[in-house]
Amino acid sequence: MSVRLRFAPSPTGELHIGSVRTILYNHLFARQRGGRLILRIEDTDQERLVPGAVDSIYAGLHWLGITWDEGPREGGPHAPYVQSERLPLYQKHAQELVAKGAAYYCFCSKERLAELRRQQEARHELTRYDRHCRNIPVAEATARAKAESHVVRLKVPDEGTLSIEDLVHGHIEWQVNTIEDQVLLKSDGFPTYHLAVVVDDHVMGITHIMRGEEWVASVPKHLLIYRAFSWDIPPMAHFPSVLGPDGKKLSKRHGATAVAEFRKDAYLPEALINYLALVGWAPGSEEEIFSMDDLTRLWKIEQVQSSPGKWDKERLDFFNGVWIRRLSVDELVRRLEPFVPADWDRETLKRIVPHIQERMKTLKDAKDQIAFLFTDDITYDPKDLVPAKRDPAGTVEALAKVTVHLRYLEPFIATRIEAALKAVAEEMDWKQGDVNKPVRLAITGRTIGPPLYESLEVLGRDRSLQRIEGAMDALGKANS
RNA sequence: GGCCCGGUCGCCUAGUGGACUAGGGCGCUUCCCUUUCAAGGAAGAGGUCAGGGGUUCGAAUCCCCUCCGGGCUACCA
Repeated sequence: MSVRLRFAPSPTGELHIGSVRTILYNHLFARQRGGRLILRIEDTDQERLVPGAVDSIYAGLHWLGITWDEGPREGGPHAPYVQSERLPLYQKHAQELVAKGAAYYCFCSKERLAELRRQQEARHELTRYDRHCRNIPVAEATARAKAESHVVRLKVPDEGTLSIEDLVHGHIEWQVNTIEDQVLLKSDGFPTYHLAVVVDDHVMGITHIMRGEEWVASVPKHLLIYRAFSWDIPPMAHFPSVLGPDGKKLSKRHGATAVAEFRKDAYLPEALINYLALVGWAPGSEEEIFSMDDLTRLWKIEQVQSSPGKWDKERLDFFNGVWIRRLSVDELVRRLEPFVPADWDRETLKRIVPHIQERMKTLKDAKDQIAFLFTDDITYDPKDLVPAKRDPAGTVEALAKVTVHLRYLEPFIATRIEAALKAVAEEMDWKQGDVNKPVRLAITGRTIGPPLYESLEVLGRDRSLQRIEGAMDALGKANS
């Protein structure tokens, strides 16, 4: 039988980078076994819904190259894939649980619950539901439930132990008496997470449950529900969290956390996937540059770490650089599109890109490095034209020689330009760097940038000469 | 507080009783290359494997205790 996995985000905001890692692992597991992947929207908390969240989940996942087979917009044999559209299913199952004696109606008001909690806290007791409604006779409770506001609660047995063999953590065990009579169906008729996951995972034929570690604590409640329905319990894997650099929950304080932000910040999806896969998993070999296909082939759930990892932006940046360098020039130009002004000439862009490819950490870095080709507004302090231990007059002389050599150079290409500037250095008896420094500043307005000779070539003879002469003027004035 | 999960260089990690004088990558330092910056190459610093007890001829690897960190403890997911 082929595997069926699901990822089940809540539409409560932007897609978090930590959830992406979980989704990635689900994806890899399903894909490497030729299984099916299901996207299910868990929107059972009506108060936390954020408009547009589903759109951003779709956008983020598509951008990352994560694919799935069944979902709200794709449809599938178990539609609908949005929990708020499946309410009758959960209500029916809640009633069944009551009928089986595995759950009960509870009529306690929120006020009573709050007061109960307050008293328990005052007495330093465990704060949990006191089972006040647990022993109302079923007939009476059923009758009241028709007219009164109520919830359905799980009837947790008094004793016993529950356990799973987690795919990443191994054996985990709980004493049943540490578990609360959890609400399963809320008074608004919506299920809580606990009821909804169990019902949907079963009904949708999910064969492996893989989710974040924050869910382990609720596993025993789920186990009780499975047991009450006599359903098979799928194997589970709980992936460790991705924490902030300080060991706390990864949040906005630590920088970007939403997939959309990384896209906006000019990261490559390949890099993000590669980096993320390696937080919590390692292949055991010394390779670490992996595409989605590589990962699908190599990733093994047995190798997933059980300890949490920390977010390391420096390392992400490194992977981003690696993936930028792997792109073809044409592809790089395409990826640069959103990060470069629309009116910049694409032919020029294409000519300079090979020379900045290995100088970028993110796609955003390109713009500043090559702006000099697309504007004639170059500014700098003329004093900076003069190399260390040289003087303004000498610098003017050197620049003059440069203009002489470049004026009739044919063809005006990098190799010839290089020879010309070398000749100048020789004539001046200067280090090459001393000749190149003022030229670079003159034509780019910056002290660092793409290789000089190629920069001059792409800039073209006329604009190059103009700028160098401009520099000579500026120096002359500053000097007189 | 209770219940769970975890703890190998600053960070990601390899390691599953002997090849470990604990390996790789990021970051850092130095050097080489060199027209700047990168990229690339080379070298280096950095770890009492959280601490303490065991078990064993032998432990990062198995057991116990302690400490530290994280998650959960809602009519949130």
